[in-house]
Amino acid sequence: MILPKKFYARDPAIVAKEILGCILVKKEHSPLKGKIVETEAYYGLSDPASRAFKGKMNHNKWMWGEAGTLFIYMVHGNWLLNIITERKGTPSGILIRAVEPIDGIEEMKKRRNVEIKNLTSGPGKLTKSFGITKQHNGIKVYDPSSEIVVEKGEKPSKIKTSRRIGVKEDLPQHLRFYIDGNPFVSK
DNA sequence: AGGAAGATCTACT
DNA sequence: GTAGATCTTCCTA
Repeated sequence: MILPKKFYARDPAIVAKEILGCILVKKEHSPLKGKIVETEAYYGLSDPASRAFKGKMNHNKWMWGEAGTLFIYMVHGNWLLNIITERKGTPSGILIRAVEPIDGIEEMKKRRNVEIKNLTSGPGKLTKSFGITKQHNGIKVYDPSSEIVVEKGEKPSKIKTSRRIGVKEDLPQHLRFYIDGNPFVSK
């Protein structure tokens, strides 16, 4: 079952937590699947680490889109995968930081040529393994006809939180969520 | 033209 | 484990 649009139309911290354990699916010749094991929540104008913080610009305009829209951008030579949350006109979203490969592992290995454990254990790694680039910007992940969708998964046994990774200036609250003990969570 | 950005890889102490 | 080079766009000057 594909998560409905209204799943995303909530506070990003809630969405980031509840999407853990769900399945990221990219439809290809043989579909690529990965369980989401690590996410971060990003707010818009009030969040110094957010891409939307400095106002609407060409590269981040997708953050102002509808809930359930993909927002992809490049940093340090890596594509990072975000899903927009809340409603149109309110920039916020979640960053998918790591997934656990389930299907299409051979295809992923062809692209990355590394051990399974290094295939998707980081935001830039998983986009490479899945072959995701900015051409996928704006895809609706709740639409069954989309190339990329998110399916409902099992509720993870243990969820932990921490501060976000790599950001220069973080908010005081914990906005990173991950499945405790999963080997694909990044360090 | 220059620099910065939600990172990653490699090579070391 | 940490340190440094390098990764690719897009913004600012």
